[in-house]
Amino acid sequence: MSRRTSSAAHPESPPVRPLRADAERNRQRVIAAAQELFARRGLDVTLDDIARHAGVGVGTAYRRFANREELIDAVFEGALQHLIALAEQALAHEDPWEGLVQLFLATGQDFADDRGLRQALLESTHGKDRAAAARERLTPAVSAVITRAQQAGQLRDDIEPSDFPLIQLMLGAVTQHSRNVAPELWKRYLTLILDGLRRDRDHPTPLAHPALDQDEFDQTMT
Amino acid sequence: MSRRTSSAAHPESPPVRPLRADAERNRQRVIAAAQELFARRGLDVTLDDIARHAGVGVGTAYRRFANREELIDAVFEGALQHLIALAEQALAHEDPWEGLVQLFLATGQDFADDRGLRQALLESTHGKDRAAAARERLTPAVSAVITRAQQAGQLRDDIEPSDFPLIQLMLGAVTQHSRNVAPELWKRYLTLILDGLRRDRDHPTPLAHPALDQDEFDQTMT
DNA sequence: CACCAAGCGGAGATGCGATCTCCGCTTAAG
DNA sequence: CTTAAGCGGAGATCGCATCTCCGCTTGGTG
Repeated sequence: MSRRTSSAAHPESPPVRPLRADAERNRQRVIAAAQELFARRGLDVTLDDIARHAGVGVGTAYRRFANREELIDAVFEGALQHLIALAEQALAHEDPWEGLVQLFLATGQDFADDRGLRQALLESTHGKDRAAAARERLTPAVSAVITRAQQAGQLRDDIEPSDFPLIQLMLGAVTQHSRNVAPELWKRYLTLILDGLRRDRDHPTPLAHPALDQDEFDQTMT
Repeated sequence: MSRRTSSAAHPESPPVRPLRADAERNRQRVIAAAQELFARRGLDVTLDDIARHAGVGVGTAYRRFANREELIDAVFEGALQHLIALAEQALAHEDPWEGLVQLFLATGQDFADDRGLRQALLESTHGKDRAAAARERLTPAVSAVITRAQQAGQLRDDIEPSDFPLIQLMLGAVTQHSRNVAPELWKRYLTLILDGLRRDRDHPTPLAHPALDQDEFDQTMT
């Protein structure tokens, strides 16, 4: 966690004056509250909500973060770094295919745990620029994992790096709908997709999650 | 209330009710405009928009359709019947696997062509009841197609009927994001998923659509 | 053709919910 | 103790969708 976002970001303060202790404390509270609410309810939560959750007045929230964008940036830098670390770990895995599987699983889990992250990175609605910048930082490591699995003859050759985020997008759609009923259902479909991604296979891989039963299904789809 | 929609199971049968000629004409215009706007821009379009598109006053729209629900029902009955017909055609296909593939393709195309249909049937946001009722009418035929493909030893056994709509949901997510750039991209991922669904396969099936190039990718994901 | 109720248009009333400001009060810091 | 930084949160403002109301138009009938 960084202290002040950056030195050259505020229009109202040429010299960077340190915040008063209580002010800095409140600032952190707001970020923490935003993190939690973004994760649980998405990027559309109101600043009023975040402020209330943080236990500060609305005015305080608006004083520190002129707009919602600043707040989102402050919150998601950490999540982005985590994703990058995951890709590098995947690349370090001894087996290329298993590394790819790990990457799908770990990334999918991050997205499953954080609705705001899904929106920021996978959905177009909230800020094109941030998503583009984030993906630019992620692409190299992800591409390397994919290429390595192809060179090992384990991943089909007609897959490209751009397929990775689109597959995550598909899984995110499942997560989004089943989150309250079967939060790990996305793993079922990931297994299916992985069986499609494998270059050769004679038997289906056991699915990672059972199908929804009637009740779960109704709750998920309605 | 005693209009035609209430007891009408058939959209084509006006059960004797005096509606002045110009009124009936306007009613049809509103339905046509709604169909087009729902398909293109989703179920959230305002009734004002629909009225303007239909070339009638807002008052006229509200006079015929007390609420948006009535209008949606009037518009989607036809689409639903088409989906049911598709499932029955799939069941009539001589090869069970090919029948299933056809069902995925044809249904996916309907969804790709109609954003409103995706929202009404796949997303929870707009009216649980309609979606549930629609799925109830669809399930029997879809289940039959799936079961038949499994009995023929072509579809893996651990798939269940509830997987069908969830796979369509995933494809719908791709469609939603790529619609302006590569409207058929969803077929790429359908091929992948089908390769995962097949019971046995030694070689990957050629993908139905090329991966996005850099420009297309940027436009899709941002 | 004459008549009139059915129908029409669309401005605007209503409601809702988010954003952001303002100012009197509180408190950290020197 | 002094004082300016900071606080809270009511409420002003804005935007936007829903739905109504009423004076005018028109189809259908005798």
